[in-house]
Amino acid sequence: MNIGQAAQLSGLPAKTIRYYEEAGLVVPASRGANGYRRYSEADVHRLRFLQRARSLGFSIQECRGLLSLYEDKTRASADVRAIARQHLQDIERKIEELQSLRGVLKDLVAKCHGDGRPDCPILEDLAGQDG
Amino acid sequence: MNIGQAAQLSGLPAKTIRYYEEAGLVVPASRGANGYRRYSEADVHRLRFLQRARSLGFSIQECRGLLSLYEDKTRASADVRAIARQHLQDIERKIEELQSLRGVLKDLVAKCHGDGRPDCPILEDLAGQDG
DNA sequence: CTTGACCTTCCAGTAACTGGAAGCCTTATG
DNA sequence: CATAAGGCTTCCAGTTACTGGAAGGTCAAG
Repeated sequence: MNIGQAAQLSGLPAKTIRYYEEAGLVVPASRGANGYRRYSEADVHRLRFLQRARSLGFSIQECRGLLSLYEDKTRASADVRAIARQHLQDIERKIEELQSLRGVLKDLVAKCHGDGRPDCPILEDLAGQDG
Repeated sequence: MNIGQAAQLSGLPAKTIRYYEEAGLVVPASRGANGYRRYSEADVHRLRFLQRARSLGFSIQECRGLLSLYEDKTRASADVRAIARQHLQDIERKIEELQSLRGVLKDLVAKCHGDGRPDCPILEDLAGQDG
């Protein structure tokens, strides 16, 4: 099938599929006489795999690792789990950072009277504190 | 003072200060005969303001807005508050997304036995589900 | 006079796409 | 047969907010 149909079936834009090819993730085995990429069912599976993994926030690097484990029928599930756990840790760290930011911002927004007067605790804080 | 001292006082790397200048955020009023940038105390205040605002996750665009409000002595605190509240909303949305991701990943990691065997619920999920 | 720290500019790279231009291929329609 | 629409190709540029590095000018100390 052509790239358009692969895009529909995988849920990825054609542009992104070409980008993944450039990144070496999913390279169609052949091209038609007209130069069009030809995708197999297996390619579409890989694309869907990528779509799902990306939507879970795995980076392209991580996807590369997961995809090669996915293709490797002698893999150890521990390897996959290690990648997922590392990713989970990253996410948890990010959540904590954002929660701390939210706390500071909430305080500032609450303190600011937010009317037409020029004095503003938010700007005062930005001007005066260390980050 | 030169860029090095401005960097120390503001807590920003010199590279970043030059970048902010290119972005039009803090442009030193003059240069020395040798071409060196000359920073005033007020410039350093602005740089510290930026350092703090960036550390709170405001984008460069948002910083541009906050900085001009900071310089504008007739500003309305409501304007500042609007930017901060929008930013707060963005952060809260991000936190929710990440929490949902965390939930899915935690499930997957828990389901995976994580040993030498090749069967792995994480890969099965990535292969089989829609995002 | 040379060494080292500091400054300058410019170029390239990061992550993961996205948009657009220029141009070929295919198919349907008048 | 011309043409218009839609899909495909490649390549280039832009996004965010820097960061690293090269090549070279400047300044203070020994």
